[in-house]
Amino acid sequence: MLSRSDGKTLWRQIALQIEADIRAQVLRPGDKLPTEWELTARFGVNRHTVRRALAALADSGAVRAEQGRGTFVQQGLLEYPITRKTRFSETIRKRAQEPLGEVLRVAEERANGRFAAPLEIEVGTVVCQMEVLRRADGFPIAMASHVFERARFPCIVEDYRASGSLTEALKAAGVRDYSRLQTKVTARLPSPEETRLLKLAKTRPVLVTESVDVDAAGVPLAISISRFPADRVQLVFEP
Amino acid sequence: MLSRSDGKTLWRQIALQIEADIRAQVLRPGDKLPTEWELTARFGVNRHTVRRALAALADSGAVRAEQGRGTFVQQGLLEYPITRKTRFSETIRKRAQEPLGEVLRVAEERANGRFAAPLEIEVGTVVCQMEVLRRADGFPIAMASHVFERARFPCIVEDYRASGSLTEALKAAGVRDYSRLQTKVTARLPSPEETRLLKLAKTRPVLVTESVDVDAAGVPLAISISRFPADRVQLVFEP
DNA sequence: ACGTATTTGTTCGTATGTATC
DNA sequence: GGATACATACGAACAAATACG
Repeated sequence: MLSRSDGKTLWRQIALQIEADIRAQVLRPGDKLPTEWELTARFGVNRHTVRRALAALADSGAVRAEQGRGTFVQQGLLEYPITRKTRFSETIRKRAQEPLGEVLRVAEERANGRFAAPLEIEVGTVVCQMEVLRRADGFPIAMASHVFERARFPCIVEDYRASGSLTEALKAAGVRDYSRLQTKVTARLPSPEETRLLKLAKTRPVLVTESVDVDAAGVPLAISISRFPADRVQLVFEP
Repeated sequence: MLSRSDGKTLWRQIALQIEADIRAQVLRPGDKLPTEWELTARFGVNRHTVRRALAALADSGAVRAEQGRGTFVQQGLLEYPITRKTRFSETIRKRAQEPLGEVLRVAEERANGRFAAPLEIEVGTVVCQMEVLRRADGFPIAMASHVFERARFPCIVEDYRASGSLTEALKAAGVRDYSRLQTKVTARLPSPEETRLLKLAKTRPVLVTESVDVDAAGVPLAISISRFPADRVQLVFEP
């Protein structure tokens, strides 16, 4: 398998071989690589040599080592562009994947200051909070909460359930166009529900974005709070 | 302290009192509140009643409860705006704080594809990687790695050490103006060094931004990789 | 690596006052 | 007044996360 006399170092040959396995989908994103000891046996080299190869792969971003767990093939990062006109469905379709939004639950509550201010409504106005799970080809990409004034969008939940798309649901409510005003980004550890639905280890953070959608006239329509698994998604802002 | 007959519910009175303590700076951002049991003793009510008050405060964002640790007065989030012209020093000065960048270490290495491509240089070109800790009024706000071609900016490290500002150091190298092309955002758990220097619990994630700075003609100058403590900093993108 | 103590989170059950029909 | 629903308040126990030796 390895040649000790072709000018290439052993660790480089090992790294190339593992890289080839990844490209050939023998090892798939998220898979655990064999343990360092197993690789040592398989290639007939010292553990240091294996570690040198793994370090090179980790450096190039192909794998990620986690102390005590193992080494894993790095997920191809979904680069999620965020612009004034970000639409989840379009973003996913551009990657030749099939987007789908599933409504997890709907809650009605009275708006506190946190929601009332950006929506420019009175504190105490009844708002509707719709929790959705967004998938691409069935794979969970994000959870999102959409908060809007109930009186203004009474049917949006049914429309969303029917189409699986916020853009479509807003269109049904008469909103021809909307855009994203501002996006705040932070990160935290996932809730138990998020670990379950996003298929995330509980030590892996989620990226949290909070944004306000406004119509063409600048009137606030909805607040969206999205949570992305930070391992698999990279947000890309282009001003 | 509490009145059981003035029309206001007990839990609301408790919440108001704690809120007053926070406003009066008796309890300061980051401080741990008394435990629920201490509060039950102090107010002479059931634990449920205390929890109801704390839940209201947590809902309004005044405090944050952490299972097993306690309940803490929420830090005022530093809203860090990211635009084409983001300058750390200016951002901090606008908040009437004093910015300072401290060079932690400098490494020279040959660029691999990850750096060479965005900098538009050949793989193998010697680049300089400068690691800095950025503070506002002495308090750590971010760690950053700045990567640039050594041959193009041979003196930037000394200039940065002298001024504590990247803008100033670039100006000394003849760059009058520069802007941020694109920003990629992700999150992960902090390295041991990051937990130490950013004064972060090891379970609290860091926000990682990666951006390319270009000069007025669009020529890449440097790559910046910044790490912000996610529970103290919120990135704000306005397109 | 493991047990213990501390602290918040959750879920039972019970009682009381208030508003509504 | 009586029946009902709802929010408030109290009691007890257990679960889960964390800190610490």
